[in-house]
Amino acid sequence: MTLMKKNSPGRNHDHGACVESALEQAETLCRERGARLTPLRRRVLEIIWESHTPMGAYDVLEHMNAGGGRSAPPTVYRALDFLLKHGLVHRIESQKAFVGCATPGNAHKAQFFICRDCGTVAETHSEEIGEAIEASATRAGFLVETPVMEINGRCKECHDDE
Amino acid sequence: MTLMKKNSPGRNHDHGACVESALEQAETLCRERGARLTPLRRRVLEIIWESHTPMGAYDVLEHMNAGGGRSAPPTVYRALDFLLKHGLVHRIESQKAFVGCATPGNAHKAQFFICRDCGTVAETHSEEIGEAIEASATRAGFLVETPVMEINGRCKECHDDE
DNA sequence: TTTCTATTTGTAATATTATAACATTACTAT
DNA sequence: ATAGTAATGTTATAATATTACAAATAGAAA
Repeated sequence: MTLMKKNSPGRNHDHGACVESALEQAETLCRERGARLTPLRRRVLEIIWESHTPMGAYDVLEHMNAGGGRSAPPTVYRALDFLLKHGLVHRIESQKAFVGCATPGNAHKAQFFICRDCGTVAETHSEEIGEAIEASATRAGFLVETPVMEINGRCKECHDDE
Repeated sequence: MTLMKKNSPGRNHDHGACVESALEQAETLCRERGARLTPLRRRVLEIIWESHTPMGAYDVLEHMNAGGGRSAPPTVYRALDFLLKHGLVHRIESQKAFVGCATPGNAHKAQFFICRDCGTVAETHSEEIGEAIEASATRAGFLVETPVMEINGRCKECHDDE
């Protein structure tokens, strides 16, 4: 059996462990902060973590209601707001969709590498990119707050497939 | 009278010249490419260039119909598609809105500095950021195609105001 | 426990953004 | 002139997101 990093995408990673780890981290983080990860919010987080592909709010809703539930859009959007606020999920602006955060807790400015073939989003936190942006911003007298960096292209695996 | 760069935002720039220059460039570019900058498309571009603040599709529509027009959404979205395809406008994903491109023609991977106070978007093309992204991507075996870089924060002028 | 309060969730309606499908018009080239 | 293509008009609807208010519930305080 192959060894692999938790919370990292890739075709053969142990996604069960991946999700489990994400949920545990979320529990811990919320406990520390005195934030309430209610069953509903936890469920939304779990649904989003079903894959490393961003999921739209209405897809989340469908999953919630799959077992006979009767939730409405505000329920989902509210849970998503909570999760976003606590950095447990990210919104991929260019897709109007949401993806689990691999490293919640440490406030971060992330970059997302989004594969146009398989849809997988890999999150990175490159110092180099951050610094390049700061340098460019400083030159313009601009104060960086929340950069949105969604880098579309093709992931290693899909490219290797050719 | 102060001298200033064309097509660059900033509180006291000569916006009339700014727009005029943008429209001229668009005419030239389309002529070169054999693309048809029809009156309708030109009008949409002109409306978007009314400011350096991104404008939503439905705001564009309102402007179009202000003089008694009767355009419908598809008309605007089609014009926007054309303008996007030819790099004459950019879509700011995080705002579902559109802004004029300051340097059409040269295919480019742009960064946008977006001020949360005044809403102004300044477009840059930093080699450094581009290279940092490439480096980070290469390490992950990722092939960059179309990066979306929307850097939210505060522009010099708004920050100076304090 | 009981009450109080604040937070969370439910529910209905509606706003906002975007596209599909098909009809019509205008331009281009022969 | 006319066929073929590109552009626009028109109607309807899909997809995404929010507002406003009511009900339920959890946690704190008495």
